[in-house]
Amino acid sequence: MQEDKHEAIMELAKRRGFFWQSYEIYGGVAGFYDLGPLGVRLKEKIISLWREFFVKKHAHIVVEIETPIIAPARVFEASGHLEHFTDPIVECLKCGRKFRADHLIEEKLGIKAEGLSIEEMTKIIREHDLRCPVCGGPLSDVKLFNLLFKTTIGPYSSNTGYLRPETAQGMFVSFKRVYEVSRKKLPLGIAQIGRVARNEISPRQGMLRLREFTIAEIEFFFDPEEPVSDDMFHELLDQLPRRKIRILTVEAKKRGEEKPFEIDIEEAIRERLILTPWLGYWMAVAQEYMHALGIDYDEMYFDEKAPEERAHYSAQTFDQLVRVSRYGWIEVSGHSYRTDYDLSRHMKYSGEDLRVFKQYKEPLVVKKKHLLWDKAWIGRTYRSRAREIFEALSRMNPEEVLKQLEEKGYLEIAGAKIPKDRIKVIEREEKITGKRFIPHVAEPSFGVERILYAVLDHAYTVKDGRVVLKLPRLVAPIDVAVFPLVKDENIIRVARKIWLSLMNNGFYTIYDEEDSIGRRYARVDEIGVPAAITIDYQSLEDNTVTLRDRDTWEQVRIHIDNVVDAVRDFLRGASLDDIRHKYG
RNA sequence: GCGGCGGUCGUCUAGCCUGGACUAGGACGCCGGCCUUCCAAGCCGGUGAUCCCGGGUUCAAAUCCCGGCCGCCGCACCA
Repeated sequence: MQEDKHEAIMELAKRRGFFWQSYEIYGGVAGFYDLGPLGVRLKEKIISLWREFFVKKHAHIVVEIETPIIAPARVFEASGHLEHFTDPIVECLKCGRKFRADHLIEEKLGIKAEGLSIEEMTKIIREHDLRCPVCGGPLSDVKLFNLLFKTTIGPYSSNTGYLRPETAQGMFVSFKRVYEVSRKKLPLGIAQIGRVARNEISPRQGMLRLREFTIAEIEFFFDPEEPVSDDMFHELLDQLPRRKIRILTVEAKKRGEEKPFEIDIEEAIRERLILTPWLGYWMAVAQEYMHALGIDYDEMYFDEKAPEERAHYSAQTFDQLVRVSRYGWIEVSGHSYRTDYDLSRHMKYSGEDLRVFKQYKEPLVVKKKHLLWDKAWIGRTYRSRAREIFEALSRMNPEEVLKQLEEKGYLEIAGAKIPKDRIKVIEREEKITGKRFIPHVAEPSFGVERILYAVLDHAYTVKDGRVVLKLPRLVAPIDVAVFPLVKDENIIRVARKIWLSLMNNGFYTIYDEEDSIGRRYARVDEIGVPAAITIDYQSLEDNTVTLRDRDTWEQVRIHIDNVVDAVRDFLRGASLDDIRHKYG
């Protein structure tokens, strides 16, 4: 066996067809991977388990949608991605360091450079002979680094489109409609699983940093003043098998801590280590999800990102890290508190009101001060300027008006003087039936390919010199293998019948009669097939077959008529003992 | 983008320094056959590499030189 597990996994992935680099015959292109037959199956199962954990089990508060990969430029102007994704960069030709060109110019020369073209900035650098602030070397021309893939929509090149770098904007842009069809309830999670593209400068590390990949994420919208009712929250928390998570906070890191500590979700929220309950809740779900994929609890934790490490929209971010053999701790999901940033931006850029209305149980009756002014007098006195004055008055705070009138005896406004007796402040009762607000958002976001890699890394084991992929039964790409013990006509006949019936009952099934039985077991162990049904000579006598467990290599004998049910139970987690008792 | 190392059958690799008997060797895999009553058994036969791409040097290039692509590691970057 190879010493390096990563090498071994990459080799296995290529040889057996999980994944390989794209465009191989043209020399390959960095950051792109093909999924092979087994990879597609594995990924599909990883996704369907995600859907199980995040959507199905939360069907009362989460819905799933699908939106396009290509979006008009406006969307990413609003989201801030165009601004934050396009950096003018200069490189030192001597030491190779890179700098934000606009920042460097502002800092060193005191010239406002924001918004200047790259040519203008290059010109400024040349004219002032700006040099590398670190080593004093000469600087390159200013280049634009934009991680958004650009394209055009339709035949006109002016109609710019971008490939989304996250699925999130789809949920924000369509929030109003989804909220509407979900009968205007909060909290509301909108989930989406889809492909995204990021034009990384130098993708590395195989499947871990791709230019095109799949994200599974939820934008979870809630009322910031009343994120969740206690009842609902406890109902959800009580369903978690484990309420503790391992986290490493920025605060702890500042103290020099390097190891995460364990804390109850509720406590973390109460202590304000996690800024909003929903962020914490979804982190706990993420923990369960990764655990179901075969990652031990102590092989993962949540790492809080420092403000400068966070994305532009985030008020708090935790990365879910999982340990893998080669790279150490890698990020498989990010959990960000996006506040009302995205919806506010889309309100501003689209002009749509994306606020939600929440009706109070009882309308609030508040006494409110109102300003009344003598329109006739003001009109007569100020004539054509009256309209302007009215508008200014309507913007005034009654309390302040009272104060001014008190102090000066008149109100000075819009260049006019209005005497005390022309203005009245009255108190009126108002019924407030509810409030309008911009929901806040907690976002759990998963990189599916990274999960896929982490799952393989954790499943990969070597037993007696043979590779056994101990994938959780639920995510194994192939469910069950059917083998005739030897190439005996009668045995083969029975085996093929069982194979067909398993296939017709929804299992991904392999049938193999080539080579020795040991070799066939080895072949399916290597790709993680959890169960193998073997038909032998005894089968011909008493209609029983054996079910073999990939992980223990133990077998139990069951009746042929029970094969489908037994395999189903086994895949759902039944032990061989369970199977023996039920079907043996 | 910079620096270091690397790229040979499906996979892993030998050969490269020191150019030529390399018709590029091996192992595993894969395909066909024989054998086989439960864990990569054995035997026989077969398949498979324009040596990453392009250019150059040379009588002659897998081998030397240049450029590109790709990979890994470090730096930089990283929603």
